[in-house]
Amino acid sequence: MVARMHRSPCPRKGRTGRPRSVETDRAILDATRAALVDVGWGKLTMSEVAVRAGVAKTTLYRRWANKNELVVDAVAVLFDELELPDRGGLQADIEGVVLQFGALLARPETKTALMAVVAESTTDDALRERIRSAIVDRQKRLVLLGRERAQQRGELPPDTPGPEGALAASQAVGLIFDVIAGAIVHRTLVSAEPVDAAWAHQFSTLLLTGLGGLG
Amino acid sequence: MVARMHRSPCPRKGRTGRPRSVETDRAILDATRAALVDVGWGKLTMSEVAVRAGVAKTTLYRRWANKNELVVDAVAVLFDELELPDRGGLQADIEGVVLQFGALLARPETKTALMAVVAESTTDDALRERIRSAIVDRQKRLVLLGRERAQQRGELPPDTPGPEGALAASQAVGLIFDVIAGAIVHRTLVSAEPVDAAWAHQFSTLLLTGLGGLG
DNA sequence: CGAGTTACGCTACGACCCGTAGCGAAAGAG
DNA sequence: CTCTTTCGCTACGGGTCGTAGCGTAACTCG
Repeated sequence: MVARMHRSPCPRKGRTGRPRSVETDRAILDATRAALVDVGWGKLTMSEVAVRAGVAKTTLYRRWANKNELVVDAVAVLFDELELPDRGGLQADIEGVVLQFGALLARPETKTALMAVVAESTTDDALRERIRSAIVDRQKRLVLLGRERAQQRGELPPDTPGPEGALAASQAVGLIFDVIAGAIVHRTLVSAEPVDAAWAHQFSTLLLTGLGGLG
Repeated sequence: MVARMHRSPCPRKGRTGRPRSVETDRAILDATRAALVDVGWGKLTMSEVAVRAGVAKTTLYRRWANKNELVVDAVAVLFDELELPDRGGLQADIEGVVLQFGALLARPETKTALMAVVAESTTDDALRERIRSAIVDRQKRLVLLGRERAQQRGELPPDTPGPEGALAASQAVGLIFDVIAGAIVHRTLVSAEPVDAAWAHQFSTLLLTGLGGLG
């Protein structure tokens, strides 16, 4: 069992032969997203992606070992556009990032692919790690940034100094991340209702004031 | 295009011939869950389920049109065990249901199947409706019940009378449901960390007091 | 420029799964 | 007993999988 040679992001530096075409890379990932929109995850096939991208099926397998990894990479780039503009207050910042993430999840290619690869990752540790580094970490930094800003504004208490304070802060960030991302995903995919401004406001109010504040 | 004949839950009353074996039904659903644990969603095949259940493949297709619908039914029964014991206070009630739902999602057959069928439901409206009636509604009633109890205890403000109050209450229940279920799902499947008593307590504290209460 | 190395397209392949059809036998309803 | 439906079995065409082999294209290095 030799380690795999392929894997798109790392064409292995110091090569000497013909380099891989980045244009081909892009064409494949674009075709993957387009196919996801049209046929969904279950009926997506490597053959169809190859045809849509105008590429030989063997070229696909030289870069990605299977459908899961290909789709993770195809969807991961969509998460690069997430940002946290400073809107001047914690609640406004939360609503902003909620709306951004909601809009991202509303796109059919994201919606249909994200849960599918997450489901596969429950029986594939390598895939889970790939998802974590390619997707999850890109979101988590937004929580960290928003929390720091709120602490500087005095809207949230500062971290307790020392190692136990750092642990508590880390746990808090993990909790907040799961709550925000989880709620948006659940509303979009399970409840199948939109993440609009009204919902974002209601949700951020719940986060800031607790259940009693909902009226 | 004649309407399908199969579909397990409705063998169509008033029949005259040989009835379907409920024992066969149970064997198939059991085999489906067992196979999910072993091979996961992606590599689960109808053929393997048939072999495990000791049943002909054609018998499977007489009852379920495809893998998605079979798995939904196989997993749905697991949600019947969810309850909301009265622990005397809102926070304790929340922690109880969070731990129950967390334990349910920790089971590998639930974990690997739930997200997969949700992903498929994004391109299959019939499947989404099946999931809603078979799984989602079973959880939502817990939120309704817990909210009523808390209002009777005076822990939450009562509903505003009139139609606009009912609308607000309905929205609040939907929001709370998405937040609780979403957070648990996200922590279990994406963050891949356990839903234990400590987390349940931290989470319920966040829900009751807001972000500032986390310390 | 030439030699070496790698990527690419193409074809073909065995293996597997899909979903259906057709048959005879089994099991209940009336 | 008769009618009806289920069930197991076999067989089938169609599709996808992932790989191998080959000739060619593209780039690097000496």
